[in-house]
Amino acid sequence: MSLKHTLLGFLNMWPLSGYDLTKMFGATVRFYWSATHTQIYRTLKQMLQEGLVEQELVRQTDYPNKKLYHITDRGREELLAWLAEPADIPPVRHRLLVKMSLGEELDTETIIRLLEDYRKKLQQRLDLYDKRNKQITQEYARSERERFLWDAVLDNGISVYETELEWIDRTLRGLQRFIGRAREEK
Amino acid sequence: MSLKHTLLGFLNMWPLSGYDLTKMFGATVRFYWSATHTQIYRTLKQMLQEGLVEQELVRQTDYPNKKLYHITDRGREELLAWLAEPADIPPVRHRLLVKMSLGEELDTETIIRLLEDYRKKLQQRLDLYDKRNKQITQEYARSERERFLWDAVLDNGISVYETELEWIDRTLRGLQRFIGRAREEK
DNA sequence: CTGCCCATGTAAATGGTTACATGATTGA
DNA sequence: TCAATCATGTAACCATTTACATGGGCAG
Repeated sequence: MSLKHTLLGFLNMWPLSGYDLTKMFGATVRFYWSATHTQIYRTLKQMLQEGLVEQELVRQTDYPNKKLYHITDRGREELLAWLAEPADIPPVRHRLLVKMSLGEELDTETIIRLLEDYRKKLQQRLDLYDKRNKQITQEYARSERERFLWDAVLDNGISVYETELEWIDRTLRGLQRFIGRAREEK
Repeated sequence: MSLKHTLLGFLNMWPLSGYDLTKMFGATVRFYWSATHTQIYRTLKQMLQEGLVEQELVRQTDYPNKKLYHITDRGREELLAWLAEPADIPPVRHRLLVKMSLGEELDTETIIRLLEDYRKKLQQRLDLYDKRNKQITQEYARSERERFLWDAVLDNGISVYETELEWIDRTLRGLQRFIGRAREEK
């Protein structure tokens, strides 16, 4: 599992609470990994049992108390070992492509609607990436090399989504010639 | 879940066994959805209970008996309703990007190794896509439009992986200037 | 006689989503 | 007074992976 290692990676910079980590997954981290608070709390609990992190209870008066997690030496070891291992291509689970490949069951108009809807979502995603882009990577990076790496990560997302946008447009253009024709003769 | 609907999609063409479906997921279907035989058998069982498919036992002498699954009217209904629903952008779970974003913990040389390994895997994946490309889509498509849709699905995969290849090369070039430098001063 | 193809499955663990649940403080 | 933010979590379910398990036929 990578969620464990992603969490270790962040705890390796500063101690953080489950809530802090959840917020990070809502903001920047989701560019390469997604997780909900449920999952984060559960994973932190496991990691505590495995001795990868330690818990510090922080009492607060104006806000609810919180639990800060600190990475341990075991945790750092685990993190470094995992980081150096090669990574596989992520498994593909692309609902739109499933629908396209079964598209003989749909009108051309419906297929176009699916593509246009997906196009809108891609556009929204790209807007999100662009906005954060310059700010976060420039401000918080601890070195020139880290800034470069963070930019590269964003670059990956942007390039892939832009490629999909172009693919959508290409596919929409190609579909034009099927408009109006009935749902193919059997 | 889309596995259910993917299976319905194929059973909508011809009756198939769990084994047949597993083979398809090992060959073409994995271009947009991945699944193991464990999952396929279990999902078929559920679908049977939900009345989306029916089972036909086929006795064979030279080979083990098999169970052919036929789609029902309920199944066809479910499939069509699902197909017309808009699809979301798949959640991102990209291990290489996690590693890159935590890359401050690694030597530049190790990061380069990770990228080069990923590059090789991308190349292999692309070879796979290209080989099947012309054959399958041309031979089995039941209409010009279906052929177009299948090509579009492959086109999506190829474009995205080629984009990642270019991204890798760009990133490798950019990393050159960090080679040799120690793992940044704290 | 070794290993692959046919064909089915179960068990156990891990991973992920959705809904439920609480309760104080702060700002519009 | 309404909604959002802070901060924690549980319960139930759904999805996925890995390993275990069986056993005949066929080709090299």
